[in-house]
Amino acid sequence: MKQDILRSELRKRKQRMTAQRELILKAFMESGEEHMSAEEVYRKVLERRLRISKATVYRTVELLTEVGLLRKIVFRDGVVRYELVDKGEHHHHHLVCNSCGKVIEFPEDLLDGLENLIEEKTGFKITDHQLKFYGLCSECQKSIANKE
Amino acid sequence: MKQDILRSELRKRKQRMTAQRELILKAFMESGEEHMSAEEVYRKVLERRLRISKATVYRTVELLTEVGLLRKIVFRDGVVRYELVDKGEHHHHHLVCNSCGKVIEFPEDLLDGLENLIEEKTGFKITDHQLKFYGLCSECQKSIANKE
DNA sequence: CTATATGCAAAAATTTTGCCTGGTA
DNA sequence: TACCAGGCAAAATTTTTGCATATAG
Repeated sequence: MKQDILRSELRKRKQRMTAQRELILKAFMESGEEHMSAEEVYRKVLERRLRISKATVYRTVELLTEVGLLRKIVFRDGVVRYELVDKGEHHHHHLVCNSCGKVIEFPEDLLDGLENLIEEKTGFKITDHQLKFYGLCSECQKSIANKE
Repeated sequence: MKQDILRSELRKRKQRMTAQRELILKAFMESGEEHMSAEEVYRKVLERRLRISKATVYRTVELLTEVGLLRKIVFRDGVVRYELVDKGEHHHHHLVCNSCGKVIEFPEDLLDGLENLIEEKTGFKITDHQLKFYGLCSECQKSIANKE
């Protein structure tokens, strides 16, 4: 249960569980969206007619990231977004459509061996990676084809 | 010559070659920095005591990206940066240090075959990819080791 | 000459911060 | 009840836009 993870992580840091923190965590768990910016989280919470301040959202997504429940991802629009980290789940990659901006997930981790190779060559200690593919989704390819 | 590429691309679009555009392109070619944000480009140009407005920098890096001379990259700090696209040059990947923020290049493209696989499975038409590794550079590993 | 680009400043958008009040442990 | 967190609003940043002027072609 993620709430419990949060609660115990907070205890370690002498921080407190609050309604807002739980709310924001739930927003990620229950959302259809895979990735949300602070602004999007804020709106999501408001939709449930719950009062919360934007500053709290900014502070909380950052906290959840430190604690390891969220992962920060940034696409080329420069907007900082967050996604749930599901521990044990297979790594996935993102396919981003340059035309409509849609992001889909591609579940396959092909980089496990590669990390070791890079560590040997560079002395870097790798803890994480992010792989994004940019191109045109099949719908946008079609609509472009139709125009011609 | 990149200036010539720019000039001819601009001609195609009925746009004009200007001192500012050439200046900004040169800033990338002559800079030691691999990646620069609009703000960094702006400062770079000022250092050469040349007057240019920030708005022009923002507009120009975007233009150079459309034209294919720059590529947009965004690390987890959310700052939009640009790097020169060297056509024909081998793709490289970024190793980002979580501690000092340093970015180093890792020249090796291991994803050529992978793109085809993904296109088949998803119907996406992939035009580009970005792979970033996050971790600790060797210097930061040492300084952490010394503290303990 | 004419249309495109620039500069400047204002506006907009995004994110951070300080400070007082409220609520958790 | 002590201290952490939240709300609110101001401030700081970052980016975009409108418009008058300059300039490339």
